[in-house]
Amino acid sequence: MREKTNFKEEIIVENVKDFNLDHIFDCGQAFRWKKEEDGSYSGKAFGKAINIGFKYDGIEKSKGKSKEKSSGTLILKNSSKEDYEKIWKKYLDLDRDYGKIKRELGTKDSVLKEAIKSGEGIRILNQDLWETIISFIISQNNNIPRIKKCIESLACSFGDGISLPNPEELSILREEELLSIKLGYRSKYLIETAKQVVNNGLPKNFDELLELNGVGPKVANCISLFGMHHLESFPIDVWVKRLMNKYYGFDEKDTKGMEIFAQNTFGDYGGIAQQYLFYHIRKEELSKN
DNA sequence: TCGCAGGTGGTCG
DNA sequence: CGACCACCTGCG
Repeated sequence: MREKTNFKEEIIVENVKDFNLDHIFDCGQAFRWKKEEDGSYSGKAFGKAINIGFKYDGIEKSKGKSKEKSSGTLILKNSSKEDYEKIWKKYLDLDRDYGKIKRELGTKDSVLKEAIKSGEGIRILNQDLWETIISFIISQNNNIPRIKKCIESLACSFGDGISLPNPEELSILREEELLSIKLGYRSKYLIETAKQVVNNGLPKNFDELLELNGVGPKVANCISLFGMHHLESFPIDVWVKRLMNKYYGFDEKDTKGMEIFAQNTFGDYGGIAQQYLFYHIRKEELSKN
């Protein structure tokens, strides 16, 4: 990986491996990124708004041949060198060797091996914990376009437009105010959770996550994985239930069995395995329509 | 019209 | 415990 600054507000990072913007931003881990016509993504995190582009080196990674080795160039627009070092490098998890992780996971399970080919450029983002908590409380029993709308409304109406309202700001809102931006029954979860964080501080582990109002096992696992970077966390949602049934023969209600299976099969990288599998099954099912 | 969308909390046996 | 079920909202 080699970094240079083109001009003041554009950062170039060369020789980035195991990286694909669609895989990263369309695997359901983040809700604040929008794909532009040129294939780049514009989004917000840590109080900043930037645009991220990525170009594979040479010919587009063509069929078969050394796909895993394909590297490319990352272009960050509207980011300073300092922000890159301080925020985005870590946010994009650029210091982690995903090639190694993929090789390790691929040997453990043949289904996963196939899934890794579908989403070979996935990375687990290092997102802000508070924003992740809010985002995944909103995500429950909801669909992605509306989740995105809800989060943007929250940032625009009660935050500064980029950041979401902080725990103090959110805790003093009234339920009707959140209902007015169509957060529905999750409104009271958010306010209650904000109060809990104001009183007790941010949660530090899985059990403390479960204490939060509106946070059950699925959402807690998402926050643990995406907001705390606990890579062993294995969120079991409807898609994972579906694939666990389809590929591994689990009863869709047997979440306990799935949990144990994931732990034994994928171990410390359960969360990364989940993302490959999730991306894979979703791509399969969505391509049918 | 009604079920569903990356579930959770409450209630009941 | 585990099985139900209501729940905001918007879309097909």
